[in-house]
Amino acid sequence: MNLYIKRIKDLHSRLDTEILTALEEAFTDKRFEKGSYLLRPGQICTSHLLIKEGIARKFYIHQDREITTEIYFHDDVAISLDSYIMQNPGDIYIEALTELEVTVIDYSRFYSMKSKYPEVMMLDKMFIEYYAVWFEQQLRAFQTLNATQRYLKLLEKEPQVAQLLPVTIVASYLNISLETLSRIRSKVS
Amino acid sequence: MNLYIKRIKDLHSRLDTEILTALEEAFTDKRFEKGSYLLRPGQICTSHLLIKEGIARKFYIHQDREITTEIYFHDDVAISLDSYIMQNPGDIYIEALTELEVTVIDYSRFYSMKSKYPEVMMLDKMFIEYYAVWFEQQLRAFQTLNATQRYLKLLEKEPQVAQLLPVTIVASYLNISLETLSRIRSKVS
DNA sequence: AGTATTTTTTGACTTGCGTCAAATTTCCGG
DNA sequence: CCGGAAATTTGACGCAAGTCAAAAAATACT
Repeated sequence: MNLYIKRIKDLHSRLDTEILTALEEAFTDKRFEKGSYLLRPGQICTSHLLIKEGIARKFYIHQDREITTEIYFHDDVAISLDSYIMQNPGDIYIEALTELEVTVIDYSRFYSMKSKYPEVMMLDKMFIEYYAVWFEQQLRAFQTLNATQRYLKLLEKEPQVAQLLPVTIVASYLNISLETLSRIRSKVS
Repeated sequence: MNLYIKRIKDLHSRLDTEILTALEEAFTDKRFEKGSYLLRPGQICTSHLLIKEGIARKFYIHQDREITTEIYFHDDVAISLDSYIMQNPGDIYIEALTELEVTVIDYSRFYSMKSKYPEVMMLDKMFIEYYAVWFEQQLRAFQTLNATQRYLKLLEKEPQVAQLLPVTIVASYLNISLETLSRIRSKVS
């Protein structure tokens, strides 16, 4: 777990009980079948989706090719950021890769929580800060690393992804062809 | 100007005078010579740098190669996000490409403003939201577009960059070699 | 203006990775 | 435990874009 996530969790754990119980009320638990979609293109993203158990991914389609942008495990938050922020229809899929248990944090309820409690606003802001920094790092990875280096980095930083998911998805996450990923794998190991 | 920036400006213009004057106090104007650095690797980013006049860029060095990540014009905000957020030393340069006039928004003063006025916190949050969405779009551009397409997109979205800056910098912004950019230019026009 | 220096263009060659196609392995239902 | 589908690997080949090098053009310097 990285330093910044730790800060968010610290802040969260120091919220007083009144806020915590109020927050819980904006939460709904939900289950998804393996292979089902939590979000599809054309839909407006009206919630944060906190993964309780299982694996999910976010992807978009470009010229008939799926490009996976994020892979979610326990405690990750799935969201289509621009759709959520602007409350406009998005163009991404969020897919359950296994059977999934999710806590749904509703947009409007969360919004009123933020207005009422500055601490919650702070928490949300930290979440987005973290997300922005993560994007910046991803961008840098694509600018500086070749296919093999990106794969090695993935092995180091997110070993579960490389181990648990089929080549097709891992390749689309690294933005390389599955053949290339297969070749890299045989060289590396 | 995009829709989201418009929202931020709207919110800003609706702040009441008390807050506005308090905000102004956290601002300091500063000038930079062409070629000088507003931030260097190893330094902690202790402010937002609002560009009043001139052009600046952010870049980092990877294997002796400069990679430009952002180019700033009037009303843009230059910041090293992770350094600012964590108040850790960063690894990026912010360079004045022309003579520059900047409004410096001090970290700690801005921080206390945010604690005091929820509206200011909101404004800051919107800034980061916008930044995160921008990063996400950049990432997608690198994942889906080839060198020529990225250049054409740049011409469309940020024509000043392509027109005003030397090939070296434009190429490092598009993350291609200057030779390739030169070839693209001769083909396109 | 004339030379030096930087910037941009052009050319020849190399290479990482994509595509298409076929072979092989893994997975699974009956 | 076997046959068929899906996933993965392997091979042959092409191309976008990088590198190195030199020419040409633009800019700066005295």
